Amino acid sequence: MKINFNRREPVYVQVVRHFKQQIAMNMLEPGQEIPSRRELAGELKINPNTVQRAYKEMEEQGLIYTERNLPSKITRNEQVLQVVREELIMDAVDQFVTTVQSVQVPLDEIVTIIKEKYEQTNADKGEEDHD
Amino acid sequence: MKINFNRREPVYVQVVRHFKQQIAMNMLEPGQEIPSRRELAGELKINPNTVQRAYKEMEEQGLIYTERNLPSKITRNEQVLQVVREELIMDAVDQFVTTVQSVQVPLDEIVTIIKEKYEQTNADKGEEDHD
DNA sequence: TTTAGTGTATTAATCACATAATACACCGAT
DNA sequence: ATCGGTGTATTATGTGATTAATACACTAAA
Repeated sequence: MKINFNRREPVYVQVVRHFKQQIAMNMLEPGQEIPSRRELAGELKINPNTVQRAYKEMEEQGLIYTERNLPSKITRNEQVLQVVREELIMDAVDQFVTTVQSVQVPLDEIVTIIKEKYEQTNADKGEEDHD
Repeated sequence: MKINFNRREPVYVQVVRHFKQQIAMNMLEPGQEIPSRRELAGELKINPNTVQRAYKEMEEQGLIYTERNLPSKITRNEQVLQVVREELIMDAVDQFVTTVQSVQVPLDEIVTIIKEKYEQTNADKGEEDHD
């Protein structure tokens, strides 16, 4: 577990987003146990209370659940998991479309730019995988 | 002049972005005078220093220039203006592509979603313009 | 010269966030 | 029963960014 923190956003927000991305990538399965507050705080070199803040938000959103005093787990509610994925996408789309519309770029140009960027960065990722 | 502020980002950042968007939309012409610090602060109901902070950033980026103690004006450097437009687009693309790639959405789906959203919101804008 | 509106600079206050230090309840394992 | 690790809650403190308050310098115009 490793997160590249930026200093613009609150740390707990970035932690939440990281978990959402992990979920959307299917790197975290339903029911899977996640690190305890103290453990993750140790890994990320942040305060346990900051992790608690992040986990609390995730719990309020139904992303994780906690039984007794055991480490929390990823929700088994498939719909919630699906929504996480969809929201990530739709939020990105919303913001993106808002921006490009304000600049009045033709849709064709946009698609072209995205395709280039998409394939370019995908190629980069592919090279990293060479062994 | 009106800006819908969110409370997540610093106000001065949002002011800068607003001007960049205005520039990208060609709503502000090269050499055009912009409101004085105090005037804009009055309009937006924010502190003059906050506007100053925003203007200072814009001046450092070459977006505006100030002669003596007269209200600042939009730069006449066409290249700078072009860069503003391009950066707005590329930043949006970068963030967007990063997100959708992390969620591993096929490119085709992305394009479809964007087209829908783009046309949908364009339709909305058109309806607002009816008089 | 005076005035009113500029930009600019300095300092103070505010605020959100992160951290820190504790404390408590709970429960499985020993 | 004890111990160690959980989650949870409370309070205090520190800190950096942001915003606010104020003062200053300048200049066009009256």
